[in-house]
Amino acid sequence: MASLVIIEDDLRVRTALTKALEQRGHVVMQADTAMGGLQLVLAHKPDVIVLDLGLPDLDGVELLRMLRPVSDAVVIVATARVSEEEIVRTLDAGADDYVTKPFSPDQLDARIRASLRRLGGVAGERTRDVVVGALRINARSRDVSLGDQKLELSRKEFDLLHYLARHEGQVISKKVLLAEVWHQPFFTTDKTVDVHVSWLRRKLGETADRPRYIHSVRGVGIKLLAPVDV
Amino acid sequence: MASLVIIEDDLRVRTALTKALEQRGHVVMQADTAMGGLQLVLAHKPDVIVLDLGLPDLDGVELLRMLRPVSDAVVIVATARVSEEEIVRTLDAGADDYVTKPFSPDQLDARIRASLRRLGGVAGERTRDVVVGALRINARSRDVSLGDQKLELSRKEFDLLHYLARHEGQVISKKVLLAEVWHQPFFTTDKTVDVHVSWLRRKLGETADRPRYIHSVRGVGIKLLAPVDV
DNA sequence: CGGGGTCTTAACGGTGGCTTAACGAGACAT
DNA sequence: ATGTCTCGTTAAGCCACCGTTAAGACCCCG
Repeated sequence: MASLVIIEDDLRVRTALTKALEQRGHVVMQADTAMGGLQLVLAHKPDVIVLDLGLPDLDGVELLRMLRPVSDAVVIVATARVSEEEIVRTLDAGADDYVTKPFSPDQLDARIRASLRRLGGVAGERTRDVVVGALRINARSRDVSLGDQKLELSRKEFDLLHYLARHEGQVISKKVLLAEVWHQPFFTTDKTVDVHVSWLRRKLGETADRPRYIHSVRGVGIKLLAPVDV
Repeated sequence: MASLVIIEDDLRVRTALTKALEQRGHVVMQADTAMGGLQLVLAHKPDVIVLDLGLPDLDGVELLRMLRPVSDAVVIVATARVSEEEIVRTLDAGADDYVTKPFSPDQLDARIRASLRRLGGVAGERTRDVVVGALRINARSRDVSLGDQKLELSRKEFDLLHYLARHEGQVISKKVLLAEVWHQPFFTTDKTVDVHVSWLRRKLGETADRPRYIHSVRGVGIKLLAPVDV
């Protein structure tokens, strides 16, 4: 059982989904526009958002970007668009799952339950603030400060740092990073991680041969640590 | 009773398996993609993973390689592929068991229970911290300290020491070490082990003729012990 | 439709780690 | 005593991995 918001402009699809999901024990709220959906989400803080792309007033990806900072909900994108590129862009924008129409209510329900279970043990993980040494990461506003200095990080840089910080001290393999941060372990290479790490280190004011926060463990992965020195 | 993750893209197979295994008292989580499966595993650290090959987003063997360093779960591969070569490749990549479809839920359950028995209730082998004498090994951060001194170990050195430490007091043959630490019992030679042991001893501050932690047992293998002297 | 920002990929240099080879020393059997 | 086998250690070469810069593609904004 979960509370969810469906944002979908096609009336027939919307009511059919609503009915099917209610039958399965969920509490369902509906919106037929992006703005209406946003209001519902803000007002009710649902567990799950089922989002159609191709809304009349706003691109779904746009809405995703607006949603992400204000909601911790699992976002499942349901759409007819099937291009590989589109899927990547959408997942990259923060969607948790992607279903292509047509799909059965059963499948959607399964994905909803899977998503919830996924978050079950670690609720709020995505919006958790983390402090490591002088490094302070605010997940909702997505800003980072080192000591009293604000850092300007790009999206991937932030996500990467945030993930490492949430697993402080643990060595994380690049494969896992690609899966967890990039959501795409297959068509991207480990090199991508290296480059972002390099940029992060520069912004953190450290170098690879004198690491303070970001430590490479050769052949294994990366870990983030509070610096031992002052 | 065990907690398990099923990674299988065919909805019908997946739900059937889930239902059957839940009836037998297991806690089952489902994923239909490699990515989703990885997330589930990371979040919930299940005891067993049932893995279908031929997933849509990533080859099962690839996923296995990603899974192995982050999870101690028993991996049971369930697939329609039957080629001898495929089986070898899969087991070699870290799978614990291999079932070919079609199979009955009873058979799968039996294998799950067998695997768990094999594991002997020793949870978290691969990510377990170990202390032997003054030697402290942190598996997740891959740090090793001897007394109050940090040791800088390479990957193989760490893996070797960690394995020996997890089997403190047991004599381990080089063949077993090559299989368990090197994952390649055939194309590497025992000599390789000798060399790594030698390096380890140097870093541990001991020599072969005055061993403190690492003891060779001629013709049999290696064992690690807490030193008897001060 | 340009211009800034961001991400990915390619290229290159450097080096660290792994394996193999070689040599020596004991241990064990004959 | 002698040859064989195992083990310890060092040195050498090769390969994989890492760090970094630059270039190109893409997106996003006015």
